[in-house]
Amino acid sequence: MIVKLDASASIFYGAAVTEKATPSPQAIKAWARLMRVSRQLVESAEDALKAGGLPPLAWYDVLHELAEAGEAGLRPFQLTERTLFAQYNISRLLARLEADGLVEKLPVADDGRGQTIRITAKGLEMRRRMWDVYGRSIAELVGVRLSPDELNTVSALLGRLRHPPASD
Amino acid sequence: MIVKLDASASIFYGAAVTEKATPSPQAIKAWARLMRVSRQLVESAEDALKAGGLPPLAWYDVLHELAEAGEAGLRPFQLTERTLFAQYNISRLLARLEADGLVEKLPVADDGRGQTIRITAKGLEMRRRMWDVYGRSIAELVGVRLSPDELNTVSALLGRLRHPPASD
DNA sequence: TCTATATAGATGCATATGCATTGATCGTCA
DNA sequence: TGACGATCAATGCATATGCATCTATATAGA
Repeated sequence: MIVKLDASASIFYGAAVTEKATPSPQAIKAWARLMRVSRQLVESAEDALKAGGLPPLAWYDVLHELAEAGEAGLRPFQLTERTLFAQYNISRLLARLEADGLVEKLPVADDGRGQTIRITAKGLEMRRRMWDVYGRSIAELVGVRLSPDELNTVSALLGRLRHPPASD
Repeated sequence: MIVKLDASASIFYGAAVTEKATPSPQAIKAWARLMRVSRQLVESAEDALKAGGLPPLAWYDVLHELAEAGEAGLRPFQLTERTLFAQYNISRLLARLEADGLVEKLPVADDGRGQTIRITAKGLEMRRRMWDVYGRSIAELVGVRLSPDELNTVSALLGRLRHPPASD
């Protein structure tokens, strides 16, 4: 899943026919960097959480979404949209969060299939504790290494790799 | 494991004391983009491989390293260093690769504990077929969306987030 | 040489994930 | 209204991963 791609295959780049859509050396390098760096960063952040006796990053993502949603809560399918987790992963993650008392599942009035997930006080507290550690990781791993301008550049360029592209 | 971080907590950034190491809004945004985009890209590439009836990206990484190493092969612990996979993951991945005839395990003369992993002809062929698909994904997902200069900028900035930092 | 410690790699067990499918309800359309 | 396809969420089963530990060999030190 990582790095060191096929730079060799690109000797002829810029030459005539590229029927196999071989990526440019620049594209390969950027891809490789992106893969490796993102993995390293995730790993570092996960390690920090683990060292603090806290749950994995996935929990933070969900708790954060739910915290933003407030009292109204969110439906599970909305969480899958916002987080990129698969439906069954959200389903099971919510089961764990509920078991830990961090969220509660409420029936939803106008749709008998669904439920609304709402974060509990305990969940908010957990999110806060996770952010203390997670935020520190972000500051150390990213905030300290690049200037604000450079960070904006990274955001803008990565935004264009998104689906759908984002320019802000 | 993804996105939409705590932008709110950063209202006071730039103000006096930041004892909790709260990251800047720019850092948070860049981090969020990095997390989300890298996941999307990996997912797209994995999907493409799957659609082609090919093994996951992790296999490619290992096969690529072994292809570069050539006849001499590599020791498993060298693969763990180069790929960032955990030791037990390499151990099991190699078992699968061997079962598929893509690599072979050779005893190593001067260390009775170890083995040398060498890629087979079948393994080289598999790597090539995977690259056809993987390379195409890179071209489409990254190569087409940013200019060569922009790709270089991304590589350079991400390089500074690496451990250890890389400047090239 | 004998013992202790370190390193290479594999593995048992618990947990997590992917995939396919299910049960339940909803919305639409005849 | 009744039937049918779509959507929401959960789950059985197979596979993958994390963690701790194990075996075997190597290395260092008394």
